[in-house]
Amino acid sequence: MTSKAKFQAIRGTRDLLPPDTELWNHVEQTARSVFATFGFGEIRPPIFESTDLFARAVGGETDIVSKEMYTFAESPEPDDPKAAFVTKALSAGLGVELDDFEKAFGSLSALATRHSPLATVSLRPEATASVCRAYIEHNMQQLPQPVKLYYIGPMFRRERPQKGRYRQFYQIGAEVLENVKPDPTRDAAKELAKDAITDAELIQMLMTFFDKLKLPGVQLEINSIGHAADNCRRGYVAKLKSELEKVKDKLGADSQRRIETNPLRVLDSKLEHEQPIIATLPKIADHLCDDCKAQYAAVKRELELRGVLYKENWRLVRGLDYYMRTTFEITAQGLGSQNAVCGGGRYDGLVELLGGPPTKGIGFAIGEDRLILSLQEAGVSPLATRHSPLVYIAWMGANAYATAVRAAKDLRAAGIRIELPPVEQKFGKALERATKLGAQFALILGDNEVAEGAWTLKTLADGTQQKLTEPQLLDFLKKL
RNA sequence: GUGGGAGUAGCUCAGCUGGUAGAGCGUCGGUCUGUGGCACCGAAUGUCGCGGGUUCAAAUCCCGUCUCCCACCCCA
Repeated sequence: MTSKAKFQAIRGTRDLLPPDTELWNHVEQTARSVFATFGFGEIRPPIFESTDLFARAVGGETDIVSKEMYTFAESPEPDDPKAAFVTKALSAGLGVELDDFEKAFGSLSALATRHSPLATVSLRPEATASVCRAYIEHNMQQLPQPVKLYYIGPMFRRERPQKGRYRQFYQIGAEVLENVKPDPTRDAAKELAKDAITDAELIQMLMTFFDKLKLPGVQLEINSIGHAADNCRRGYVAKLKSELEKVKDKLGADSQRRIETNPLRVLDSKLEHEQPIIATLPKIADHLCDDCKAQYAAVKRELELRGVLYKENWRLVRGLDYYMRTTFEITAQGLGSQNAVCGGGRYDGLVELLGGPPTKGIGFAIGEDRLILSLQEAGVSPLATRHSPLVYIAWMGANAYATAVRAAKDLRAAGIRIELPPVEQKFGKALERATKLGAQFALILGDNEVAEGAWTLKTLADGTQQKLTEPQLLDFLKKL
């Protein structure tokens, strides 16, 4: 199969083919309909954005930004006279004199500040940053708050592929963004309660979605990671770090490194021998500030009210910088070591960080590839035949052919899936092909049928046949 | 970036200790020119991932390289 110069999909990318694409569409349609029942509208942001947007939103120190993004410089606009000038001069074998250039287009330093030639763009590694950018750009704080948006589409990260991990992968995500109006009479306790309801609703929506898909072995884990303040997460991280220093020599190399780079992630370690050590570490729940504590308690209460089953996991931390307070993760079966199908959390302040108004936010991202994988492992592969024809037209003879063409046109106009073979086939051959293609019926059109004005419809499953006029046939098929 | 496994027909794979390739499934054709699913018969497709080495002789042994898979890191 492998001759040398064949093109192949580049590492970490793949073709999604029928019948799998039927399942993909089913998943996406289910998401759309469930999300709509919760009042979410679809947003389709661009697939690439300014590199700086992701650096600021996701965090410049995260792996995603520091080493996994596909980043490239924008080449000059095709009709850019400056680029044309330089290209023409170079191809004529001339050097470009700075004086000539500046005489034509103005000083280089002025051009540089105007066009920022160093700006680069990146393929999106996630979509929350884009949604926040769009919220700001389109002044969505003017809309009735909160603004509820979902997206479906490909993301790009340059990682080593493995089971459930690809360089181009698909996410289904949703965000709830709410402008915070300055209001001196604001009741802080009420605000926290409201946020908790927003969180619980979002999670409920997720669980409804997974439920509809009949995804087996779904488990929701939640946690609160507080907010960035000395009396909250910052204080906890400092304490955690000092505790970790004490047991440093018992930890593996990765965990030792993380003590410096991201102490919270040590809690996430999968190493067997580190588990008893981790169990003795201080828990963040004991170090949350009063507000964060109250909010976390309220989220749990609201989930219970909605009948959403959850498991608390004090070791659940999120990798992206912008998360705070409520965080959650959903795992499923059959995924190998990448068993998280969904991750999310609250990110108040992110919109402001990107230059927008004070805004609260919470969202999630579902790994669609993993979701599909889990469904397939569980044997859930419905509607694998949606693209196969309902009726295969077996025709023989020139007169029958003309009739077949007309029948195909009329039946398709009624939305019926028709396969019209381009060559004349013996009826035996035609029925064989019809069966192979997964058709349910064969419409037999030969000289007899044309002469009688009544067509033969054969049910392939049981071999029965009936004679029908064209209107009768249309009527019969539409009623299926 | 690090570690492990694997690359032979469209797919799944066999090919032992070296003698220039096979099976099943699938595809196509025929038995079967007005009736398929079954059965039987037949056909096509491989520079055995690529490059080099050892040898009279390499899919097989050695070296290199590429790709895929799994795991670590990280994340969906």
